[in-house]
Amino acid sequence: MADSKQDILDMLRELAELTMLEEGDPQSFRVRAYESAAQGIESQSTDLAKLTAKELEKIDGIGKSTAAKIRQLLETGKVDKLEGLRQKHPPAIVALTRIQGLGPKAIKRLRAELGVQSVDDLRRVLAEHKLRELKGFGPKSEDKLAESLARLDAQGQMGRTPVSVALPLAERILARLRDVPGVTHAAYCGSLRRFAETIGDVDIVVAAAAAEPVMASLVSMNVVERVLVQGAAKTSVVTHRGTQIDLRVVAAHQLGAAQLYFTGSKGHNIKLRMRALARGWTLNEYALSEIEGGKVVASETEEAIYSALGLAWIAPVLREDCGEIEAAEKGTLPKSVGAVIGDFHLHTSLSKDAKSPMEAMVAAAKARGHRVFAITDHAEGTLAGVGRDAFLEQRAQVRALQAALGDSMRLLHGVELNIGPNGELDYDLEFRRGFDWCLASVHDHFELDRAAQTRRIVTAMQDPAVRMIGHLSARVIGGRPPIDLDLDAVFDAAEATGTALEVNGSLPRLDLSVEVLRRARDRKVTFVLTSDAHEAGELERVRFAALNAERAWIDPERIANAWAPERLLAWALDKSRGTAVA
DNA sequence: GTCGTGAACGACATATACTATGTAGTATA
Repeated sequence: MADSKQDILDMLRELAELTMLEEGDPQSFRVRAYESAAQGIESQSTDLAKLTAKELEKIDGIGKSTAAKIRQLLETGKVDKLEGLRQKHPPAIVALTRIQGLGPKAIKRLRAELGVQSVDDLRRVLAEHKLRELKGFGPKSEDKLAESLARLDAQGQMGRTPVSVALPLAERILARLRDVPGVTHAAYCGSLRRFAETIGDVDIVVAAAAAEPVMASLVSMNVVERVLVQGAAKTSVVTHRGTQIDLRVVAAHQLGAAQLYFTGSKGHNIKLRMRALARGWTLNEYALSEIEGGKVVASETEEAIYSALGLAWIAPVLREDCGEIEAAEKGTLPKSVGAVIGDFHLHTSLSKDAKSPMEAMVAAAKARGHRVFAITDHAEGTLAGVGRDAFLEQRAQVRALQAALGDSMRLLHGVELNIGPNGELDYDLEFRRGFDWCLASVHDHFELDRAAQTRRIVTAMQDPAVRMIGHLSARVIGGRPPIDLDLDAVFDAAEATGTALEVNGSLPRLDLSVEVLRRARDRKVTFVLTSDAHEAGELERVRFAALNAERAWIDPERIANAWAPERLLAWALDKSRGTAVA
């Protein structure tokens, strides 16, 4: 049972890419049509394989022609149009598009005038200095392309940067730039501010009296491997790891417009600019201003610009051009998660892979304003776990700490159980029920097939002691792929048993993913945001879990630790589900 | 390629920076 949605998206994106080569124009209407068709498909959550051509045509951006292609793909696995384009533009040609500085127009000319059919051909042409003989190209073009090729070889198939790498990198650069004299503001924007799970490049906006010292400061940093472009308004560099950093410097009064532009997404920006045009204004990265005369309408803050355009301020995580502008206009934007007042997955130094003692974790939780705090060290099913005696000893410590804390914060003595390949859990039911709070997670056997993975999760959910499933997919962004699951069956079981699903805020995990959260959005499933902290400083990661939930448009009403303290505590301590199901 | 208007056809997401070459391609959100 293949994932037909992904197959269709792959087809449409390949059609767009090959059509761009075919027409030598990235802005061709046909290319845009395939892209908008892909966007239409992306927002679908029904089983597309069941739809007829007529039903497919009801989807935005899908017309007669694309509907027929989708049906052909689903029925035969092949699409004539795509096969034809593949013949004309084989993979060796498509590989040329990955080279920075080489666009569809240049590729077309290289093929026609120099017979370049592959990256190796390009290498040869560069070595023989034949490119400079073409009109519009020169020695510098040869150098640039040679450098791009070398960089492509060096970084291989690295691709996008995981947010867990990009965020610390951005923070480090910001700290440096804030020290430059004349800098009044420095912040990251782009997909990082929108909290995408992988980042194409790190975008930084700085407000400063003068741009030059800021550019110079970035270029001189140790992490920088080479400078791509350096101008008066923007500079781009590449780090040794291969992550591109784009820096934009503006005057303080232009900051809002610059942040808006640099945060994107591209589709969001285009919609805003069209909205500006409809009002006789134009929006760029410096200001929202009148077309006639150029009088500035708003520029200093994002709020002022949205407001002038008749919109409430839109949180960066929502700016993906998937209905947020329409919602802002109608006043139906999703609510922000607000204060998170509890954590239900974290480890103390009792777990062999964690660092901070319980006292430090509890003190940090109190400082954060948590009202409910579940200590959940690893059970013996994982290498980092411990046995019964250690847990009983810890329980006594938890009770003693609670007595000292009073009413300010409620401590729960919990455990993170390991889910075995057949859904088996640590210890016995009676011992598990001795805990105040049990979550259960997958830590191994990642290679089982979909049926087996689904069965083990559902089995764990049916255990009377288990209240929540931790990091459901067990993925590591940029590392381990998610385990194969029948999500609908998992959501069914979560609804039936009342088992909560964790939104894990650890940056390498972010699990549930936004994609899965969106699919779970309309189910009666309760979510819990957690830090999965392994040291006290990591408790702040619940805020990443909150960002992920907001990005998926999850209603805070569905998030247990966004509720009022009394309601949350009553829910957390309610073990009746166990007796009812057992 | 799709879509809306009127039944075949035109319209179809914005605005800017940098670079190398000498006007336009490529890149960015």
